[in-house]
Amino acid sequence: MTVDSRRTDTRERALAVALELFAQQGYSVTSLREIAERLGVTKAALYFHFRTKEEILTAILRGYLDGIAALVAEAEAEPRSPERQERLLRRYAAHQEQWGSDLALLVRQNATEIHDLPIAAEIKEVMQSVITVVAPPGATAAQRLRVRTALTTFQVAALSALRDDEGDEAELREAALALALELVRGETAG
Amino acid sequence: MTVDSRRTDTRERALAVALELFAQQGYSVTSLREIAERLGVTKAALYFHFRTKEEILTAILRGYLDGIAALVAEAEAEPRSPERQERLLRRYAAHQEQWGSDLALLVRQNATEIHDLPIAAEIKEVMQSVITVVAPPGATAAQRLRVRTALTTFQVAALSALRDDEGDEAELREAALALALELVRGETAG
DNA sequence: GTCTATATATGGATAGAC
DNA sequence: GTCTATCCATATATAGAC
Repeated sequence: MTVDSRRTDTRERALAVALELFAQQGYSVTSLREIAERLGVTKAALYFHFRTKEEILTAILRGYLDGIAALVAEAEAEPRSPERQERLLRRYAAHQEQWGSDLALLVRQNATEIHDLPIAAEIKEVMQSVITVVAPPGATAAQRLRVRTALTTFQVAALSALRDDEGDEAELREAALALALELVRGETAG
Repeated sequence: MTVDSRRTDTRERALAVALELFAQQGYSVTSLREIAERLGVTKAALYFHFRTKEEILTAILRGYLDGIAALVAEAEAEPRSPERQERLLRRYAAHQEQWGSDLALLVRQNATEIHDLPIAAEIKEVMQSVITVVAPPGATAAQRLRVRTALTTFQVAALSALRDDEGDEAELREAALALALELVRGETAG
């Protein structure tokens, strides 16, 4: 075997474990000890891969954010039209699905902690650009509220899917997309 | 003066301070020391009024929850109709406004911590009954998603109001109510 | 890359005086 | 009702061996 017995993918595994724990328990409640235990290493080992606890959270957000930024860049290359609007929403929904409900939970439940990170400004900027692409130029506050609500629909669906009595995940995802489309299409009415 | 120089309203003031800090920083990040400092007392003084930190959080949620439960009870006393549905939503919006954006933030940002409290079951039950009153009996998952989204609209608006570039609070509140009504009215289409 | 051991800080909570 | 002082658990982070 060319692979050393010592693990060399600890960093990636740590990010996966941290994502799950940060999402389900919260960032500040989750200790490095807990993450290390799940990985089968010690706290000190984690400090070889990350300089601080915040760096772990930042690394998780990095990949997710880059994905959204790519969606926006694609959309901005196309001419403004209802079709472009719809395509972006579908890509956004697919992106959310790909990253799973854990990341939606992570962002929602650790908003304050994330707000203090250097990456926060970038997140705000990117989400702003998502809204700008979907909402018409010079949109009113009410119209922008429709777009914001449309984007949160996927989060609401992801959270509902965690309940036993709200239907299966696929069904909810489909419903969320339909609802989001309805919201942005009706935006001239806002 | 019949009022003793020693404060006798520390409990209420503590709840107000805790609400603000829990909402803006998060429950687990906020220490009792910090709450005590803002009140001008020591940690030990807080323990005269509350047995644990969790009891503070629970006490905050208590008043809010009782308010919603009262709304539901009122609605359940009326016969099912589109008017009843709309009345409940308007009362719900007014209740959210009365409690302010801090409580919306508190619930949203400390969902996991709240989930572990004894009062969590009660909260889930009450929110469930809100949905049951608004959604038609035997509603599909998609229809219930519309109702859930309608209720979160007020939160989205409250959060948007905290931004400088999203219009003033009153404007957003009005838009949120209109959007929520649109969502529940169109529910047979879901 | 990972370990043991430790420095250092802070948290929730309690005891007992006033 | 509030204080000082303290217990105890746990946290982040580092030092240095392997």
